[in-house]
Amino acid sequence: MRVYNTLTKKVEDFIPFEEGIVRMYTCGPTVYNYAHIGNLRTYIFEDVLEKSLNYIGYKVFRVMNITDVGHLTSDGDTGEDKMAKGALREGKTVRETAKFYTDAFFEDCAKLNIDKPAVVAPASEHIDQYIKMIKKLLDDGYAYESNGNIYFDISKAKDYYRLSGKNPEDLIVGARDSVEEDKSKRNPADFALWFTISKFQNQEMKWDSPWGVGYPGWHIECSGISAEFLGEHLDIHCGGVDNIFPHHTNEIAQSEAYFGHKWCNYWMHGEHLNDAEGKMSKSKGEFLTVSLLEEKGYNPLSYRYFCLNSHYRNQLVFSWEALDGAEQAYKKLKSRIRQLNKNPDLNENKTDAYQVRFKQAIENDLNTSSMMTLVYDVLKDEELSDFSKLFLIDDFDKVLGLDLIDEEKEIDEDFEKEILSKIEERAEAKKNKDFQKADQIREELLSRGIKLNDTREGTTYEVL
RNA sequence: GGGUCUAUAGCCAAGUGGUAAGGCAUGGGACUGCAACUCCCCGAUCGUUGGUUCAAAUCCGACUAGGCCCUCCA
Repeated sequence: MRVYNTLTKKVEDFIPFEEGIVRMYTCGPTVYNYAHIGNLRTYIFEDVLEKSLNYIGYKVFRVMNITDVGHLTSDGDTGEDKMAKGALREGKTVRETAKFYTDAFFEDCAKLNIDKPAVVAPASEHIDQYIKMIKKLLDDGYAYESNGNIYFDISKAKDYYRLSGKNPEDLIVGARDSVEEDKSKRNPADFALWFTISKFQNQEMKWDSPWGVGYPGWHIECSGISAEFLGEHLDIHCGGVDNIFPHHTNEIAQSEAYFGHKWCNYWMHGEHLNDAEGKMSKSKGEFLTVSLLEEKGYNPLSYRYFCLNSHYRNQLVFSWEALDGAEQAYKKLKSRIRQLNKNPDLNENKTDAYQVRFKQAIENDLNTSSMMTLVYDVLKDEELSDFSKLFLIDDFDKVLGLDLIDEEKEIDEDFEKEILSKIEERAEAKKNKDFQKADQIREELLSRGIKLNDTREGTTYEVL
């Protein structure tokens, strides 16, 4: 397996810390609003990655956090708490808000065939772990207390800007105007590990700590949860590219300071979904959610298909035209597969060769586009029996997650008889040039989920 | 301003030095009462420009355009 590693900026061989096992951490959502389809693109990527690793024989332990506390709109003194803001907007408590949007997130994931990771950890349920880590960081001189808050001293971190590839001097020169500096920090870039209530008197989620009642900073959540469930060596850490700096940069600083050695070897980042104006965000343009796609009549899996046709490291531009194309292509693909004959007749030599090619696509930095091409190649291959095709497509779909093969639709015998007699009735009508009646029968069956196909060999039907 | 990535047919997009995958759409054709389905056929020399090489979409440089990051963000 070869993957692009943000840490080295190169595609390199993937070698997990422990043979055959992958410890994988994926940053989860901040549950203050619905996820938009751009957010979900990253989760689709991570899902395909996990399924791919399973496919090529790894045992994957995957953990995802749910950020329900501590994520501010800015690290400066003017930063607001996203969760508190969301709760206020909805007239709910923070906990209710978190619960609501966590559920909504996983409902969206389910519609997109994104599996739930083995461990899903709400940030607010692991406070003891953060406190334990912060204590050690203070003892070891990596952190300090100032103005009631605990900060991480980035000057103590080894090669702090390694992941982001940034140059410290450049950062100061060009720093965005809107950034508010907290005067109590030693370095402007120091980040908070623990806030006391000095920051938000009304903070709803707060806990007792050695430094006063308060709540954890955003970055320590991921370091803490990862350490708790995956130990001191992490193989793959994923997230969206926007998290490279500062979030992942800070995670590395904290975790490596805490463990005293290198922590995670591979960092994989999903690129953004853009629209014609650029990056998709919750604050501008259309707020595209899975529910919205459904309301407009799209199958959410068409969006997954759309994502799979591009590479996770390329920005993908969303347009309704592009989604229409994906929806159309996805429907046609399913229809072709539906018409394959299920009689057992497996050509093992041929199928092995295709499986090898599929693995190669995975091992080439997760080339999902090539995987999709293989599906079409299989369908076109005249030397493969229909059964072999179904076998392969079913196999590939373990990674693709597109529900390419429908469950065998159960229709009872009476209905089947009725369909057949209707088809006959229609054939008779057609013979008598009573096309109105023929069309009426076609319409009626369609409305009951039966689609008629007139072929050279006669009329067949599909159960939709 | 600094950093970084990208630029392939109408649209999405693969391609990691040997002479352009795949899909959608469009057009033509077969089939059809019509439609759908299915099948067949048709399209690009790879942003511009230099260079390296026997050979470049693929490597290097310049230019142009655009995205993203620079402490909210998947």
